[in-house]
Amino acid sequence: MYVDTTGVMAGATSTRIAASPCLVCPIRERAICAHLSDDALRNLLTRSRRIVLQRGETLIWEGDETLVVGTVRSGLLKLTSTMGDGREQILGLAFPGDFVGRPFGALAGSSITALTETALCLFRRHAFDALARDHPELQHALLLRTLDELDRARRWIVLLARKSAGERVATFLLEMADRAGAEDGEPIEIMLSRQQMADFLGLTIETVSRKLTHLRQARVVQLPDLKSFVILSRKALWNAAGDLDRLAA
Amino acid sequence: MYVDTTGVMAGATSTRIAASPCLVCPIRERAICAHLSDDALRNLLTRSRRIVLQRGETLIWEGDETLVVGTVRSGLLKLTSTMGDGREQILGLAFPGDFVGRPFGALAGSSITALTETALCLFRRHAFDALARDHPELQHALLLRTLDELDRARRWIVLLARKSAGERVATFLLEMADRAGAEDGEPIEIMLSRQQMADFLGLTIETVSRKLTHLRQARVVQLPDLKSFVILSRKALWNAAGDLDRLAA
DNA sequence: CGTGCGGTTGATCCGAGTCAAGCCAAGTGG
DNA sequence: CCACTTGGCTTGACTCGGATCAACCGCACG
Repeated sequence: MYVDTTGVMAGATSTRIAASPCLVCPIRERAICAHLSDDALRNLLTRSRRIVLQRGETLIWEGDETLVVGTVRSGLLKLTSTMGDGREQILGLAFPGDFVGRPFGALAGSSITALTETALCLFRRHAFDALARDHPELQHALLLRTLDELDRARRWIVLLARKSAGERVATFLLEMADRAGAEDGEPIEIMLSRQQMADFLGLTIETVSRKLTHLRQARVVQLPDLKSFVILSRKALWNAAGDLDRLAA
Repeated sequence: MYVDTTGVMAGATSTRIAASPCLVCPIRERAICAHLSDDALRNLLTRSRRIVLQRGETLIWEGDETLVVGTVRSGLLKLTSTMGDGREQILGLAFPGDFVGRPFGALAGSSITALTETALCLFRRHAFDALARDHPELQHALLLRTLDELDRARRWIVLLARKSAGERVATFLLEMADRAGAEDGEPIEIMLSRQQMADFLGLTIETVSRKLTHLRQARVVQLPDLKSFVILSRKALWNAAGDLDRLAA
């Protein structure tokens, strides 16, 4: 992990210079900063530092006190919980624009680890907490995100409690396609290894492999290489995901 | 469902009278109202109405627009999602003091139904949304609750993805014991039927029944009747729940 | 040219689901 | 008061889906 200090410390000297890294920020519009007042944004920026995690590096460990929170600028993180016997469950993924870390004091409920090289904009948690209390619009933005995350986690509960292995894999592919916003026929990158997919879906690596093979044999998807796929029939994939009823909606 | 209007409409006439139902509120200290300023509390109260749901009555349907949000005064609610084939998954329970409903516009991700006779303090969602925007402390309280709910949902993800049937049942009993705050040896009420436990744990009714029998035969718990249990060995129950490592913590 | 790693495929096993029967307590009606 | 029904729960026999164990493939890299 290295710290990218370009322009950050300059924040104290000039408002215009301070705001400049945000102006070129790749996720400026999607991040939690998007709806902040200029004042709040400057305030946040002067307390931020940008870092880059290498693949496999862990930002926060499950059970530790949360020292930092932040926004993902690029790359991909996983949120995981590990059971006593060592098996890990991926609780969620953090894409560019997502907020990570647990503000307001509770111990971290999950470890946060880079799956690819990942750039973040970090804030010390105490500073962020204080800033959130002073800036209702920041708190509001955080609340909206947290409510969405809760909805997403609950949808995952249904998947894990009630869906078969084949349905889980199909659902995963659809989610990746949604996130990527790709059309049918164009390749979509799977940023996870088979093991990580298994950890995400509550399955084993062998079952994931088999179910992918089945979808390929059924001509629902193509698998040009290990890290990408192409949807041949979105309808068939919805069907395989067990959500055909929701297709209407 | 009937509306209890005692003292509610009086709120418009006198501050002192308006606040009175809150003063005798059984969950005054635990509810979201607890940390509000007098001003915000009065404001909230004048926009509230108290209702009682009978067992089985549904407050909000999955997929509908959320018209009301509120606080549980007494009783027990379930949050559920139903799959295309009709099987339902319980996503969570709402105890007295808990906040229910999805503020800020998204469609309801789950149905909310009374498991026992349940009293609530309700607010029209739009009024609540507006009030939350004007009262940062209300929004802050809501954010803390939502963050806790998210942590809880993610722990449930681990349970559903990785725990065996026996571990799930043991974990459930421990959670009920925690919620009830009961000592070992004193009976704890199970407010759910076997079917509801199964819906909560992602199992079938038969499996729940068998695993409870095993715990009884192993002298870990007593089951004096269908709706209550007694913990004989908390340590053994932690062990059965697969969380023995966390006992140290 | 081996060696290691991630992935696939096959054979077998096991835990939880399914199907079916029976138990028990609480109605209900003759 | 007793026979009958009903609904929730338990128990047993069997099935099946996904885990486990093991062999193998293909590619990157020393």
